[in-house]
Amino acid sequence: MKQSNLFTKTFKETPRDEVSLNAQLLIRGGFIDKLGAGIYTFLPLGLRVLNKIENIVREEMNNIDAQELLMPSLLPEDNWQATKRWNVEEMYKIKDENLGLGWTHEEVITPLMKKHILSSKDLPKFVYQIQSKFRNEPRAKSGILRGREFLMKDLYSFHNNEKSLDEYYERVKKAYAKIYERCGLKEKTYLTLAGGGTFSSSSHEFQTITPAGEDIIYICKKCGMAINKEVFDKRCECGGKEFIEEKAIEVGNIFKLGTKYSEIFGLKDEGGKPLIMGCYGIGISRLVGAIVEVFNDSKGIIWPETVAPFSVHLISLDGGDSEIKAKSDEIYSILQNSNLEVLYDNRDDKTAGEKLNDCDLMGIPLRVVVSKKTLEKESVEVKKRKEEKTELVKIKDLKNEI
RNA sequence: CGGGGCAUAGUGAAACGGCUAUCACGAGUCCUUUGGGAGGAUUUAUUCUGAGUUCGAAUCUCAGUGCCCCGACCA
Repeated sequence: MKQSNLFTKTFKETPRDEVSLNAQLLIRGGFIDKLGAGIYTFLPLGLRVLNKIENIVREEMNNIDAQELLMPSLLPEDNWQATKRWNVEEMYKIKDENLGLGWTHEEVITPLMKKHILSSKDLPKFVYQIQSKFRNEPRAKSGILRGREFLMKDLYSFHNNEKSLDEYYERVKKAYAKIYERCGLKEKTYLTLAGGGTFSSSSHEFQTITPAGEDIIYICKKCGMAINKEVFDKRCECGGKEFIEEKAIEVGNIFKLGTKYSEIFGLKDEGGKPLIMGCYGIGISRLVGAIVEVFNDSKGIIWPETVAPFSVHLISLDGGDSEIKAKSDEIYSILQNSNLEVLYDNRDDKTAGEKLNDCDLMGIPLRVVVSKKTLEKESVEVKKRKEEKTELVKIKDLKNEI
């Protein structure tokens, strides 16, 4: 994509009302725009990142036999009265209508499955969606880490025995670990024992270590699993008694729901036994923020390759010279023909400093600079965002070297 | 929801109750520039909304709205 066509601009100064690092960098780089507290637009660059993560999540869900569907966000009151969750403060309600906005979907999926799971032969089943959720946070904060509208993947599983649920729960655990690994967060993300909240007796979270996090976790030195402060009693399941305390942000949560919702909605097997359910969530837009919080330096964002909006940032330092421009265009074609996603800074009215600073701010993993200097050696300069060193690569070798 | 703070151009800031609301960056036009945010000329505002005090309000008072932070809360 030619940067001259990109409608968003970068900003030199941070917005006065954003203290949160993820929001500051994402706004300055032109990835997101704030509309209100906890309400953000994903601009073209930000949307590309969001889509990358969404696709990673989708692939891993499909790998554990989950099927994607899309439920409505607009929800009729009845089912929520049934579960006594109509009057919870998280729920946005539409004035003068018996409708609310979705913040979780047990009330939709459970009655839905009743029409399709008619006997044990239909079990187990796993369904998920990727959808905007609405949650009336008493205090939205930390940029896109805690929004009032956010993108979430929610998966629900249905079983007729505990063993089946336990097996699937373990599969989801592995799939989640894979997702964080693919997002570059493996070293910073811990499986964490957590409280069940209002949903079940116990659950697991995936927590990514960052000072921007809202939770405190204790990582067991012996087994490497973590325990959320809420349920921490100074010893680990493995027997370990030494812990490292860290601040962390919850990037995923898995629950064994049991039969609570299947009982309320009468989702039963042929013997009349209520089905056992599990539910599993990942905040996809929150992941974008968590990644920025983990991967940045004083100049800007440093995207992991798997989620970066583009893989190569090509910068033409042509100084208006038409020959250098032509050569840059040529290199743009070469890179594109190598099936790379290239952002091409072909802007005419920017100084070298502006282009290079924008490049660092946007955080695309690989920078390729074309200038008079490099062309004298029939080369381009290649630099990784996360490294300081640069190297010259001959244009004829470019295809193989990148 | 308790406590605290803030609201002035696209962004960031300045302005004692008093002159035409100032500056930087950005953006537009013209010219000169191009390896780390370059220079000159020129253009760029209903001071969040409503009421009040006053000869006079960006500035003081009241109400509202919005935003940020701490806490409580939190699939």
